[in-house]
Amino acid sequence: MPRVRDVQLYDEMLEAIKTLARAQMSQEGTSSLSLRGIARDLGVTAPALYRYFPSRDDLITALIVDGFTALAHTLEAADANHDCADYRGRFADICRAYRRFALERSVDFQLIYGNPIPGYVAPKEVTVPTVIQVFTVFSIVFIEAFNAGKLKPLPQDRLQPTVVAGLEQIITRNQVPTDVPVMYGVFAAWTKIHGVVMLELFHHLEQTVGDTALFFENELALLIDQLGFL
Amino acid sequence: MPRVRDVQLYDEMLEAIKTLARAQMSQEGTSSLSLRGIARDLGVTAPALYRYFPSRDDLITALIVDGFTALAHTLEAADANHDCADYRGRFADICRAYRRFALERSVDFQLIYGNPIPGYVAPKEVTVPTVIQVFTVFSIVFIEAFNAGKLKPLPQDRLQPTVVAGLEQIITRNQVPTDVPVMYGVFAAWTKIHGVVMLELFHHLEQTVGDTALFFENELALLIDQLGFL
DNA sequence: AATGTTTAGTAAACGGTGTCAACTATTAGA
DNA sequence: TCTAATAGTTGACACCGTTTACTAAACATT
Repeated sequence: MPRVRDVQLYDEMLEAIKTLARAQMSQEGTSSLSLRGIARDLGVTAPALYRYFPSRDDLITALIVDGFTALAHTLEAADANHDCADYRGRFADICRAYRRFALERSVDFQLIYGNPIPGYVAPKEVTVPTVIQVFTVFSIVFIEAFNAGKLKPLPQDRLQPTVVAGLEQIITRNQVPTDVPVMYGVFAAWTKIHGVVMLELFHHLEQTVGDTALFFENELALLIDQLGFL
Repeated sequence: MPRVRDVQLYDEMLEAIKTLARAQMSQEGTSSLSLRGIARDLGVTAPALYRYFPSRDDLITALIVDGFTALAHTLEAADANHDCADYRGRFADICRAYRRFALERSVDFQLIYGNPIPGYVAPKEVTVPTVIQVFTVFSIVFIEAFNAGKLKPLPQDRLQPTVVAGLEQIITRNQVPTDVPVMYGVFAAWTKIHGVVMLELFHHLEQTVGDTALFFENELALLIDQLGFL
């Protein structure tokens, strides 16, 4: 964070670098990120970038944080443009948004949920809050549905005591106003959707299941029933 | 594939290179693979490796193929050391083996199911057969359970027609001796397990769910019921 | 035993990379 | 106008995958 003459210009440069970085990653993969290449596209030499990002890894961190918030916003938007009382519809659209984000902005998605980047460890104090943000969107629709009597979650006695304890910790730590069974539903849903999306994203499904989009819809419809959405 | 004086020595060198490559990947990530580094560890210069692998990508392909077969063997072993008629137990142990493989041999698992390596495209004619191999292990226990009347799969009318068509294609193409609903169960199971494992592997669960191992067991137990194993 | 051929490896080089230190314009303020 | 900070450059270092040309050792044949 060097002293800056014009904040706006500085921010524009910051964005320009990140945009070019994303473009480069989407062509060549998340871990082939060339500072010299970015600099070249910007008509500038490589060391100039060090004024904006102390190192290649700091640039990556910025991209990850951006990715998380973008995903959170996307999910929120999907949730918002729906009738509040239509919990099945809201949940379905959040899941669809999750999938679309993964496929359309696969660079961001891979940065968030894919292989860790070699030699790079995300600073937890930066990323954890954003993880929560994504997670929260999922939770809200579950909680609201339950409170409205539109969600019949799995009874708590079907959960392992340690898992119950873990879920209780989340609830108290993040002050989520709900019970363990509802919280569990969030994870059951997330893990399922994530599995389908991950396999589709890396093309492990298309050679087996035919139409992956319809397969997703199929899984989603069944999942909604299993989760106890009424 | 150059002419070789001593086949055994050649194969030993091949294995040594791959072993060092895996070691390097497990320390630095799957995409930071340095031929020069491997050569250094072997007390040899970098171009010498080109006698064994035409390029860096061919080395990666070899590692991926190894990973697939290792995973398949692991799952087969897990299936084998169990009573044949205990279908719930067999399926559970296969899933546990899948998870353990992901966690213990995470390099191989990431090579198979993780982000593609920048600039590298896996030759399909090499990898697809091995994909089938892994998939087959999952299928067998489903088919045998169904034939023994120990599996009540989802009725076919709950599946989208296009998904049914896709599953029928797999069945005929790979000559799997079973019906669509059974085949569907395999995918429902795989996607779920894969999601949980993927999230645990990259540490997205441990900060939320407490004990990830027990969470897995929990999900597994519920899944087995949902799939219709009797 | 001497010769020619194949094998296994080396040395040098090319163009690429992230990063650092030192230096130079340009700009802003006193 | 002079000073100080900013925004960049140049040049270097050590690394990378890969290619080309070359060498030393081992083998087979005469």
